[in-house]
Amino acid sequence: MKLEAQNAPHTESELIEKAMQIAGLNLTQLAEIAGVSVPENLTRDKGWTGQLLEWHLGATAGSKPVPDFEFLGIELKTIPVDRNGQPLETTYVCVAPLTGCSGQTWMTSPVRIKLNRVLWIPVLAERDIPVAQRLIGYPILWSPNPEQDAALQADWEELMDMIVLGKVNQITAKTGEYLQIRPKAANSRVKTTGIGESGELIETLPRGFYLKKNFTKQILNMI
DNA sequence: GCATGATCATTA
DNA sequence: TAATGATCATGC
Repeated sequence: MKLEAQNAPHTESELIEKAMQIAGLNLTQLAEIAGVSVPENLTRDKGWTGQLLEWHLGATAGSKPVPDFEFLGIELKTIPVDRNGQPLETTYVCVAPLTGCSGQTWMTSPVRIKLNRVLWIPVLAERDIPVAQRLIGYPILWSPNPEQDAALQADWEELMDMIVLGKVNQITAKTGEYLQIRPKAANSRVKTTGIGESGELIETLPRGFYLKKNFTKQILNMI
């Protein structure tokens, strides 16, 4: 999908307004407006919905490591939900640093910065609904409350401790209550540098931070 | 390889 | 059947 950027929103209310305007539309309607075709399935187009929404809302960052709405400091996340508004998938946050992170703190961590302010766009996307018929839901502009921030911090610190102490290969998706670390790579043969059990550098699978469904569920149900 | 956007598909 | 581990596309 090749899309030239639309006009970026100048204010938060302008962004919300745009998001409200596309709520209730299906992906066929959005694709027509954008001038792209709808894929049969998302197997080879896993980021398609997200990129389509970025276009409609005028996100500017592209593949740069900055918020989608840089000027507003807002990150855009589409989230697949079932008919009851419950999340169907975990939510990718950012890459998990595996080296050079011994002095990092939660307050300045990429995870916290990414999640500081997020515009969530639910998409009714049960697997048996054809991509073309999936519906856009109402937007939720969210920032973590103190309890959520503390919960994420606890998981983040547990996970980062393991990375720093050379236990990256002992981390599984079960580690962490709300924040987890899972592979984030083209395939399982991809390697990056990490810290081994004796403090040496090792080759290991690149990982990313993800929000578990039990966390995003809270956000979606807080409306 | 890493950063963007995530969902797929096998396993437990 | 939900969750974990694996995977897909794209740009630089």
